[in-house]
Amino acid sequence: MPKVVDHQQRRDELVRAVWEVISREGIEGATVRRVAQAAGVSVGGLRHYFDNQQGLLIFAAHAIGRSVAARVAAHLEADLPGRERAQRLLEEMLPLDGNRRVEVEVWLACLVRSHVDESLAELREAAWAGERFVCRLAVASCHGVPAPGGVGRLLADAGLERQAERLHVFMDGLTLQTASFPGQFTPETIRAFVREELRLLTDE
Amino acid sequence: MPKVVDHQQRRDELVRAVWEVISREGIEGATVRRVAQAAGVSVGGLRHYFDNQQGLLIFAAHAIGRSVAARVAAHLEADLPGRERAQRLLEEMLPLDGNRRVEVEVWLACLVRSHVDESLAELREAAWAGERFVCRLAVASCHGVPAPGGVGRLLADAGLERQAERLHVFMDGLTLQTASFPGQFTPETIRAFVREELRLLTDE
DNA sequence: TAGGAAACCGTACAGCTGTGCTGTAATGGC
DNA sequence: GCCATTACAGCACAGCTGTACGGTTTCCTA
Repeated sequence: MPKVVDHQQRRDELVRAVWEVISREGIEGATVRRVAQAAGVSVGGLRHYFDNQQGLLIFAAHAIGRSVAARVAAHLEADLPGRERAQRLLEEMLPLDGNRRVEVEVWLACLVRSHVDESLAELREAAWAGERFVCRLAVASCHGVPAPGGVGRLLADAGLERQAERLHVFMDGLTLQTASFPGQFTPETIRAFVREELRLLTDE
Repeated sequence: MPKVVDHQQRRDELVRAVWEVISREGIEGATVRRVAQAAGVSVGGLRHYFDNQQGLLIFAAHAIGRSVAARVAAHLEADLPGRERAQRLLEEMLPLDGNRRVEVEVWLACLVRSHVDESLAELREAAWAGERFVCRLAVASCHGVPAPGGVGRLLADAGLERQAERLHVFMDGLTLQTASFPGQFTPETIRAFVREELRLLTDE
């Protein structure tokens, strides 16, 4: 029988290469040749796992959501005081270390491209729903109310749902600014921004 | 002597074409051929006004800042109550009509590209300072304190300066969300977001 | 150990890219 | 009228792009 490789794992490795290239060269620099080189394979080898460039990029973009979701889920299982849990949840979406910085960079590139590339529309919607969900989790956690039943479910209290809306806008702004001006934000100042916002939220 | 054309005006027309193409096809779709076609000239004609593509894109991106600045200046001359003036100032940076939608789209594309294209770094810094300045103007206007002396000058009151910082983050988030999900935001809901934020600001 | 299937490579090709360059049309002062 | 000078058109060219495809290596199983 043939040489056996773990397809799932191989695709994840290739996705890593896509992220690396996009974060370094931008999404228009994510050519099949460059991705292949970053992954240490040939273009032919790359196409064994992805039929075309579009499929590769979409898969790589979706992988970001999965990556964030996994970390968020881990925080939900941990036993933490409400405010602290909210802080941790939100921090997973911000460029606080190398990994998250790459994720944010790739995500922004994909989001902006989705404005003119309809094949990324579904991804954009899914990511928006995911972000909103995390914001609802954070608000619920802060106020000690039950977490929403799942992605797409609103908070029972309309006022808190509005807080989640506002928090979502704030988080997107913080993401954009911290990604665009890394020199002006240390991880600690970013955390302080989130902390302050959560404080205002609960005082309100 | 030769045929005489208004160089300044001609360049502005070409910039319009760049904006149109970028908002429709993304920044990687802004090729010299497509821009030339959108402007109704040949590639050779285009190069008569811009030595290369990079110069064209940078000039077009800078033009957005000038466009917003002009509208902001007009509001500063008008005699309006503080809160209302702040609202108008901030609205000039949001995609509330076709013109501003195009500006926002182009600006986001350039900002994200600037993360990997150092030739846009200066533009990014300038735009950030401009946005921050408008936010400071809005905060000052809301609280009836003197406007800052110019771009780069902080508000005298440290608490208000922090409010401007927060407002800036919020505005960037609102810009990103409204540009990415135009279907979910009518101009009126966008205005309501700004109004609510200004209300929270003054109550604080 | 032989076979075969999957993994992977490298080239080929058409199409698009930015830019250089040459040719042409138009205009306003003499 | 003339013609210098600018505005503009369009082709040339090298380089990069995504994708198709035939060949080669590698490994497991029978």
